[in-house]
Amino acid sequence: MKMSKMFVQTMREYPADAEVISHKLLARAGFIRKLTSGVYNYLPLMWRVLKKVEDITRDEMDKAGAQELLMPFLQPKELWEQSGRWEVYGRELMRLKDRHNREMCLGPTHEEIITSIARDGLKSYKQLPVNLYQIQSKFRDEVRPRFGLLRGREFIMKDAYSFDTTEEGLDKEYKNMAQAYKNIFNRCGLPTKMVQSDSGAIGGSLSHEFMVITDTDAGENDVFYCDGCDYSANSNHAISKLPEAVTDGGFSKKEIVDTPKTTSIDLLAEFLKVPSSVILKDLVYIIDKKPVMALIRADKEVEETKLLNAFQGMEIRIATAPEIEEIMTKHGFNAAKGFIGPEGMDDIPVIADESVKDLKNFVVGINKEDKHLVGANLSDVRIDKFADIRLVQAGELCPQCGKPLKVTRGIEVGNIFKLGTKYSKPMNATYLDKDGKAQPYIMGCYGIGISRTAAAAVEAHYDEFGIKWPIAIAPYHVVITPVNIQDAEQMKIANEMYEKLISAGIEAVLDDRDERAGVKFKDADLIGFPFRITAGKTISEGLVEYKVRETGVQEKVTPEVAVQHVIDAVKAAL
RNA sequence: CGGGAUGUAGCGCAGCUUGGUAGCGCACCUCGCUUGGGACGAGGGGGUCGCAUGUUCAAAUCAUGUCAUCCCGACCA
Repeated sequence: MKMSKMFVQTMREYPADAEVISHKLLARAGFIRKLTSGVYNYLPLMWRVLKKVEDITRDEMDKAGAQELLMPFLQPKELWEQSGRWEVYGRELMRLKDRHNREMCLGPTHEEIITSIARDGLKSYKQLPVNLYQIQSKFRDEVRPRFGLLRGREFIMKDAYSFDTTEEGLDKEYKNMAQAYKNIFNRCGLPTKMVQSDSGAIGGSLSHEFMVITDTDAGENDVFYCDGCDYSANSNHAISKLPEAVTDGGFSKKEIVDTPKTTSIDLLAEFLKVPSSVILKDLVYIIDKKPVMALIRADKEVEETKLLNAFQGMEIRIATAPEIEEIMTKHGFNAAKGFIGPEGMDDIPVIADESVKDLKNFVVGINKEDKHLVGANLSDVRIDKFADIRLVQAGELCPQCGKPLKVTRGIEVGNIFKLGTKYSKPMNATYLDKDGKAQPYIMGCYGIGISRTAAAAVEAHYDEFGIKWPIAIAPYHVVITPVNIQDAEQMKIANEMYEKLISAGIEAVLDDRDERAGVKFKDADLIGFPFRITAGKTISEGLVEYKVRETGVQEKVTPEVAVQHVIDAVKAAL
C-alpha cells in the first residue's frame, strides 16, 4: 500500500470527547470516527485490525470444532417472548416496530435465535454435540456509552453456542472453549486472566470471564486475585473470608433506644459509640419491580448481582427515597429511610448476608422515627434466608488459601457460560434420546468482543507517541520510509525493499508522500506499525535503518538484512 | 431519570458580557523554498454560527423552546 493513497487522516490533537487512551489514539490516528453516541465507523485501518482479530478467532473456533453461521441482526419479539426475556430484559434491548407495527428488537445477543435454529434442525441425539458460532454486530442501548470502542452501543462480537446431551458433554465443551480462548488472546498478543464470574442477564450456572489486566482508566471491572494461589474472580462473583472484627454489640439487654437524626450508618455508629460492624443495615432493592430487603453487616456493602441471583431475578436497582416512604406508609409506619427494618413488613422477602450470622447484641432499625433496637439477636429479626450477597473488598482473605486478596482492574474481552437448559426448556427446544424421549438441549454460550479486544490491545500497548500494535493484529506489519522522495537513490532502495516484502507476503506500506521526515515518523509511530525501515542519509553507505516500534530498538543494516529481519519477525509472530 | 457543561469549517478553539461585513491554529488546494522527529513564505477554497420561534432597523451574540454531544450522579437507610 502506498501511503499517499491510503485512506487515513491523522490529527495533531486528540478529539475533545475522548476520555480513555484507546479512544483517543484510535480517533487521532484515523482508525475510527464516531457517527453517533456509542456508534463508530470502522475506517480502513481499523477494519484491517478487526478482520485480523476475527480471523484468529475464526481459526481457533474452527480448530476447536465449532461451525460458523450468520444470524439476523433484526429479531422478532415472538422468540423473546418464548424465552421470557421480552418482558424482563431492560431498556438495553433496542425495541422497534416495522411498518406493519410488528414488534422487533436489535440483537444484543442471540440465544433465542440459535435455540430456534437448533430446535428446527437438531432432532436426534445422534446429531449432538454441536457448537455453532457467528461473528456479527450487536446492539445494546447502553444508558451511557463511553470509552469509545470499549463500551459502545454497537459492537462486533463472536458468539458461540453449544448443544449437548449431558452435563459431562457441556463440561468438556466448556473446557474446550476455555482453551480456544486462551489460544485466541495469546495469538492476538493480549495476555488475559481467566476469572470466575457471574453469568448476568444471560443466566446459567457457571461462567468465567477473560480479562485483559490494565492499569489504564478503561478497566471497568474489579478483579480480585490472590498471590498465594490461583484464585481470581470478578467482583460480582468473588468470595472471601472476613478478617477479625467486632461482631458483638456488647449491649446488656434488648431495648428500644432514642437515636435522633441518625439517618446514616456513620451517624448511628457515632451516636451509639459502637463500630458499624455491630449494626445490621437494611437495604431495600427493587428486583423485577418488586421490593426486597437485604440485610448486611453495616461495615460491608451489598453486591447487587449476587443479590439479584439470590432471587433469580433479571433486573435490580436500589429503591428510591420516595419508594421507601411509600412502602413505609403502606405498612402503617411513618419514619425516615434511616430507620427501616424488616419489622412489620411481612409481605416483603428478607434476605441476609452470611456475615449477619456472626452478629450478637446488634443494632437494627424498627421503622420508628429516631429510634433503633439495640442488643438484638438473630431470633429478633425476620430473615427468610441467608446467602452470600456481600461485595468483596481488597484486603479480605482468599477463600482458598487465606492470604489477603488484591484487586486490579481489567477489561472483559471474552466470557464463557454454562447455560444448561435455561433457554431450551422454555423454548421447548428438544431432541429425541435413545429411548425416543424428548430432552432439552444442555447449552453453553461463549462470547468474544471483537471490537473491544482490538481496543483493549491499544490500552495494553501504547506509549506517548502512539499505538504499538502486536504484530498479529497490526493493520500493516511494516512501513518503509524514504526520508526524501526527491532523492532517487532513497526511492529506488525503498521501492526494492517494498517489492521484496510484498512478494514475501508481508503487509507493507511505502510512505511515498512528499512530506518532511518528521511528519512521516510521527505518523508511523502514531498509527503503530510494528516495524519501520527508513531509507535516509545512510543510503550512500548502502545502509538503511531498521526500527522496532515495541522496543524502540534500531540498527543500521543493509536493505537485504532489514527486509529479512521483518520477514523473520513477522513469521515468528504469526 | 437528576445535576453540570458544551454545540461556530474535517479537527482543536476564540468571538457572545456591551447586537452592526464570521475569525485563529492545524488539515486541504496552488506556487516557491525546504527535506532525519508534526518547517517557512505568498496566495486560495470551505461555515444558512445545532434547530425553531420571538425581540430588534439589524441576532453567532438577547429571550423562550427544542435537539444533540460530553461529564458527574442516580439515594448503602
